Amino acid sequence: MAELYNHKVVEKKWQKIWDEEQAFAATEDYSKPKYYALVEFPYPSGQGLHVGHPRPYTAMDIVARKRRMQGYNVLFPMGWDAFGLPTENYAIKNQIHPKIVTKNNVDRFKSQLHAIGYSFDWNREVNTTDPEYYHWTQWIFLQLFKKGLAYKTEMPINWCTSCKVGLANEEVVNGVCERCGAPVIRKAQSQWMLKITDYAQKLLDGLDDVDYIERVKVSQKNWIGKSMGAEVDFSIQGKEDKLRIYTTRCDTLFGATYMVLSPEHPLIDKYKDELSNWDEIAAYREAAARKSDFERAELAKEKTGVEIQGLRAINPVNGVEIPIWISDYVLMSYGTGAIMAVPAHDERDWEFAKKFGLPIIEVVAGGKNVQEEVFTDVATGRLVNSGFLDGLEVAQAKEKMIAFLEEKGIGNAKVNFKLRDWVFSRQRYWGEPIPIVYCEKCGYVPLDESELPLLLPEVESYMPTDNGESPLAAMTDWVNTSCPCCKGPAKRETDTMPQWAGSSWYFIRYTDPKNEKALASKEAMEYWLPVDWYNGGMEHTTLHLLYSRFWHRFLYDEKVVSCKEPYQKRTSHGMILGENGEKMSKSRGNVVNPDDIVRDYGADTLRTYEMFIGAFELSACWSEDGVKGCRRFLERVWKLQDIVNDEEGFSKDLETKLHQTIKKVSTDFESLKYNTAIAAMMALINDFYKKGSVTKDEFKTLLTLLNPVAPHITEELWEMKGYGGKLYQASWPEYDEKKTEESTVEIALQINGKTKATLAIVKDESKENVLAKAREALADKLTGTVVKEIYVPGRIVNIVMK
RNA sequence: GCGGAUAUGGCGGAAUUGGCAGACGCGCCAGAUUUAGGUUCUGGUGGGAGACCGUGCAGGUUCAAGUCCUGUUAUCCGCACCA
Repeated sequence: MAELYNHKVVEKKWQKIWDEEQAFAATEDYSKPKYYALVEFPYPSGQGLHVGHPRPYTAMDIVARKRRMQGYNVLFPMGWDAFGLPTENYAIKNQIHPKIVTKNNVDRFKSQLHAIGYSFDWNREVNTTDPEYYHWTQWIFLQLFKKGLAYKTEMPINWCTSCKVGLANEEVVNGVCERCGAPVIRKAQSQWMLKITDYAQKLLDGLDDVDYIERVKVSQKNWIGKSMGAEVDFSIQGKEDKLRIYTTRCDTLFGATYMVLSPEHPLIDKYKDELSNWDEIAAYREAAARKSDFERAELAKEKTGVEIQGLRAINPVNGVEIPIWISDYVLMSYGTGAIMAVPAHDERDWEFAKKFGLPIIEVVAGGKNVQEEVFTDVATGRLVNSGFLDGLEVAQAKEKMIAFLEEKGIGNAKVNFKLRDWVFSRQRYWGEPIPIVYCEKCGYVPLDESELPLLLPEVESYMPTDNGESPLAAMTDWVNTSCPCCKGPAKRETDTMPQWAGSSWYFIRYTDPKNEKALASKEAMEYWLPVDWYNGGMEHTTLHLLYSRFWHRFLYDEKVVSCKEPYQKRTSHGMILGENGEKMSKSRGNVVNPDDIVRDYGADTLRTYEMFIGAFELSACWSEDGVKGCRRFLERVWKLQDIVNDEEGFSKDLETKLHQTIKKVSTDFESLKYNTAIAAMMALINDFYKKGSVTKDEFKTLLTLLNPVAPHITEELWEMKGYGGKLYQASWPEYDEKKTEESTVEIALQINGKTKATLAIVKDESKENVLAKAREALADKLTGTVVKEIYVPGRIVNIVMK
């Protein structure tokens, strides 16, 4: 009889052996076929690892281990995305240097990950807060700056009126500061921006060349938000100024009955003195300033707005004078910050017009009465009340209108993107210093590359200063420097970079993590990039994923990297929820610590359960009973050693099942169906037990298939059964397609689509034979006239009867 | 509001993409082993006495619908300074 399965002994033993043997180190042998599997590196938070982390890590560990068995040189790295707000806030609260907090958290994370037995190549560990690392983050920023893709501009930030600090959106709860409860306003602040909008089209086009799951592509496309429309200039009655608007429906220009400006629109300030209701406008503006863009759009259910009294616009196509309003549903950050309103054919405009009693003129016929219902269907409508456009379909009308606008010089076709430039400054301490100095004479001057890394200096306090500047601003010794250009007095930039910076290129650094001369060597990048498979959370689809594609594409244009896209394949996992179906959080008290599971059930059980819990792409609830079921499965695998006989090869009655299982597991591991792969292995061992005895090769096949999921127990059994060498170095099993097919199949016999009986047939039995047998089997039930007989080979017979 | 997703037994979830709904696991029930509990093993387990009925809801297409079409409801995630 076998000894009891002691996961503690087994797991410790193999983790030590793998470490000693450097079992999973990627080699520099660039002649071998490579495979680069990547998971999102974690933010090492103070809470330690959470059971959500192992889900994607185990999935990609399975892929990495399988690839090694298939003969690839595999790069499967891990690192730390360690700059960021929570560490800084913790440091402020507890007066501990964020560097120390980070180190402690990283140590904890690392030992936790180690205990789960991941095959990461720890030789290539990176940490974004390491000066050797952020040297190159700063270097990339300088390249962006030199190409004009980094610029400074005034942008609104969330400003706590009491703490006098800038707040992240997350720190603003219902319009008040999360810490002190004081109201938060939007305050303009000079910010570094990255011109990701210059790359909008390239980022869109690049999606055609990569293998991302569809919803990731769709999300990115919608986020970039390309629209084809037109810009049109409206003149203002009695003024030289024109009011430029952006519209996707220039065909409806004749139906524009008023205009709406964003409350921040600069024109309002310019004519401030001529507006008879300035007080009302100013009050509305102030109210709008308290809302985020998100709230403004959300509250758009009930439209608000104020008419600008004193300014009137002229519709350029028909010369009609129309009023100008301001409303917060028009955002300064999209388009031109001004719209023409066509209430008959735009939902928001229609609601607005109804509320404020503005005229609604139908210009596209085909709907019901536009006074009662908005009509937005562009496919069926035809233009009316629109002069030279009358009778045209919407698409034709758009073309004709654009030609007209361009000819008259009052407008032009214009592609617009929803994507906005990336706010790159943080008035914070715990981030990469921005390597720029400001000189009165020379303006913003980049540091020389030889000055990098620009180290983050030690400060006394991590609190932002009273005027909202970064804590670095208080360090006058550091701030005051000389201009690299004219050598005159100059000041260093005191803002730091956002956490996104370090995570935008970390996958490049893994290819050559210790390089001191470049972000990575040409050879290493050429060989390893692009990442073959990158799995990460859906929540990173529009920000991290897009930002890193942007940086990579920029580096490609700079000829630093040789592939356009950084990630060949992108998949996404679902969240792990608490036992009660809610998101795990400290406050809900439903957090499960993976350490406890590893201790009580073992890493292999944790890994198996994380993969078995449900469809990989969907969220799933944690269940300790489910964990026990997986432990039971591994115990049953362990005890199989007692029924392994001395025979070789596959026995006759298990051969088909084994080939089917090899096929199922092999393909399921490639298509995120880890749960059904494990189910297939469970079913296989059920058959093993039913038979009561298995051959050496049958057991060996099971161990190999299961190894990527449960590497410790399988490695131990491999050694105990004396298969020779180490399992992690074994070859992935192959299957024979012909041997996966059953010789006889059971088909369903239906009458009018309802199953009445089943019939066992030989696989290639002729249709005539099958139908004859079916009629015989159903003879007593075939009481009416047979109208039709359908036979789907190997599946079903359906007899349609009247 | 905008964008993305999801809905199948008591529970987590399967279903070769239009072909026997409920694989596999949990839970539960019964039995065996055990001094007992636990473990382990064996069998059963969608509902209904039944013809039959069953994949959020209402229609439709089809010989055949969880799967396709139209409409609808509920829930979850993201929304640019958390990452």
